[in-house]
Amino acid sequence: MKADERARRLLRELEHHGYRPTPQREAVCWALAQHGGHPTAAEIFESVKRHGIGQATVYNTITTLEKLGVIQAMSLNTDEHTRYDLDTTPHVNFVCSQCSRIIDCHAPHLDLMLAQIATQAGATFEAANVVVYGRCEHCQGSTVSAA
Amino acid sequence: MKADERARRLLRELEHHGYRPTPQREAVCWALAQHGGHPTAAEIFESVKRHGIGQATVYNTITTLEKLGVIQAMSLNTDEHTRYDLDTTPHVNFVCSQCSRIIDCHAPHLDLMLAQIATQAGATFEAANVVVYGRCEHCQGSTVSAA
DNA sequence: CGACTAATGAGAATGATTCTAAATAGATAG
DNA sequence: CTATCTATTTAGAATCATTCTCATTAGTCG
Repeated sequence: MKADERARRLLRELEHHGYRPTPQREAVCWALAQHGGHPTAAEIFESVKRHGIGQATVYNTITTLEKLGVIQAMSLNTDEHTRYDLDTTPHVNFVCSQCSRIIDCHAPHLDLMLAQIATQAGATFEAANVVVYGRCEHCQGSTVSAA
Repeated sequence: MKADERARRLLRELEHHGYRPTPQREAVCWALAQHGGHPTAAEIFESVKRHGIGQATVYNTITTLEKLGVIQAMSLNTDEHTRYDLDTTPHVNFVCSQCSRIIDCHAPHLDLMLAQIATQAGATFEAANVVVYGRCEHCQGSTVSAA
């Protein structure tokens, strides 16, 4: 999916829930979609503040999107920022313990398995956040590595 | 496994890595093991400060244990504290989106599946942190609920 | 147009965690 | 046993992401 498509989807979701599509929100959605990876609020603010958008607005918009379930918060052990994932379908976020690269891995039956585990505990399944730590392809064998 | 057994295991791991088994560290390990659930650093500090143990020591000890891989950090979307899990084997931490109860769910082939996904991405598997959000048994149907 | 509500943003406040620096305890060499 | 050296502890300050306040602005609807 292309960035502008993703941005439109975020904005559409906001409108659909009664939030006005202000220029600021557009910019935040656009920045989220552009980022490609797993942005932090600070990164979004950085890429958007040159348009005179305040940090409160960035945090508000992101929080709203999260509450609507269109983006998902995740915090990694490798840094102290909350990161956001535009992909809310159950998947594995692989994090390299050496270079901190994050790789999204979709696996066939992961969602089923997780839903089943919830069901067996008598619970319902709403969302999942799976993080796997290890050495990525590029950091095998090396002790220190590039980002 | 009983609490004192768990506490001894933590302490043993520290000693094994050259850390002195000081009374403060003993107390922290003991408090971690006693807690039973998924303690925060603040909770441990709370239950240990009456012995005159400083908060820096609590944070230091917990961070050390985490680095040794005997406990695992996890942050949930339901509060802003880092929680610690004494169970470092791959399992699902089910979190009720209503009452925030945390339930550990062990599933037969979860570890294999996660390791496989890492392998398929050309990566090694070191640790996993799986969080599933949903409504727990007690919160089905209700909108507001007890803790 | 005029009033009411949603949205924004500068800056202050919060609060978990980390850092600093000075004191203490334990171990080891002589 | 004492001197020395290092590990450990800790009170309090500092950090820094995030949240809050509240005055201002923009949109909407009668």
